Amino acid sequence: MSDATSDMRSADRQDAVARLRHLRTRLLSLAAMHSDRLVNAELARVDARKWHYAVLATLDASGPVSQSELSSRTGIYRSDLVAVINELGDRGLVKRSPNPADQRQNLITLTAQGGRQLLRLDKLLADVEDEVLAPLTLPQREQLARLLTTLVDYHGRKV
Amino acid sequence: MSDATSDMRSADRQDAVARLRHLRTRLLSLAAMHSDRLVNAELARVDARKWHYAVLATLDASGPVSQSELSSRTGIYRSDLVAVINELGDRGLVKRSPNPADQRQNLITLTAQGGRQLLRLDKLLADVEDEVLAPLTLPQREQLARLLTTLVDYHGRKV
DNA sequence: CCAATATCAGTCGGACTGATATAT
DNA sequence: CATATATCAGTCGGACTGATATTG
Repeated sequence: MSDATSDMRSADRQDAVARLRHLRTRLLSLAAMHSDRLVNAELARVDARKWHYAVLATLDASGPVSQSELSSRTGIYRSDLVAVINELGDRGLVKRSPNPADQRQNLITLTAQGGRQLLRLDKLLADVEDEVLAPLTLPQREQLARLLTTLVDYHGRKV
Repeated sequence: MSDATSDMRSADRQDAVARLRHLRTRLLSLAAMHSDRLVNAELARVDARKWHYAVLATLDASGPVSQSELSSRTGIYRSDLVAVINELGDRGLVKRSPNPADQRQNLITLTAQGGRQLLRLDKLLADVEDEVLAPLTLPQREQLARLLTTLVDYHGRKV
């Protein structure tokens, strides 16, 4: 990469280019930004957002849970979850009801309509994922998923 | 993937768990979120932010450039770049001066102090990167970088 | 009294849009 | 005239903090 005959100053410049372009935390941010752009654009077309899917999928998988449980499973802050549940409730996709066993908690339940919306979002997100990962081969996509899962698990457990 | 002996309902539930956890666009978002958290926290300790580094590194690599050039090289929106340059200017890290050759443009120049700050940020970001990628081996880190670069190049060129 | 839950109010960095003034 | 550049004003989803009322 560096020119053997050049002085240190111009060699440093080359390193500077490389370091911005190869900075891994930046690559991660940029890739996620491109991905999120496409995801958000598609979700907006069906009046949904990223977190909606996380909540619906979690409820479908776990059955009715409290908001604090939902928060830890989806990664949404407890305080922000209130608004997300409200939005989903307004659309008739989930139901919020007090937990008889513990009056401090609300139980969030997936409605039939919410289940149908989940299936719709499944299809939509699969298509977006395909668009995001377009330049990668199938084995590369799986490799990427493995590496990212390792990262997410590692940093997620620290919480 | 699906269980041949189970009924459709319970098979769907398992798929639901898997699909949230394995959704690649989500993995990308979450990994970037964890990474950005650490990056931002460390940068805040030296009164800097993500985009500061991108601008300083670009200027160091390319010499004085216009704001629109900076925008396309760093990925910062032209409109947001104004504030970033102001912040860096306030800190004495860059200088904004009119381009004699084209009066529409400003030329942004790295100051000596900006160069020193860049070196400081280099060290800091290398440490953060190491923390972010902690659970990965060296070959895995390089593999990840290759895959992310492919994604970023692909989606970046579309713009 | 202490801990957990849900809710509210508000801050902040940052992505994104549209309009405007100026210079080419 | 049209185009490009820089700036300004403002919206929006979302990460994050701190306080509060209620319940266990």
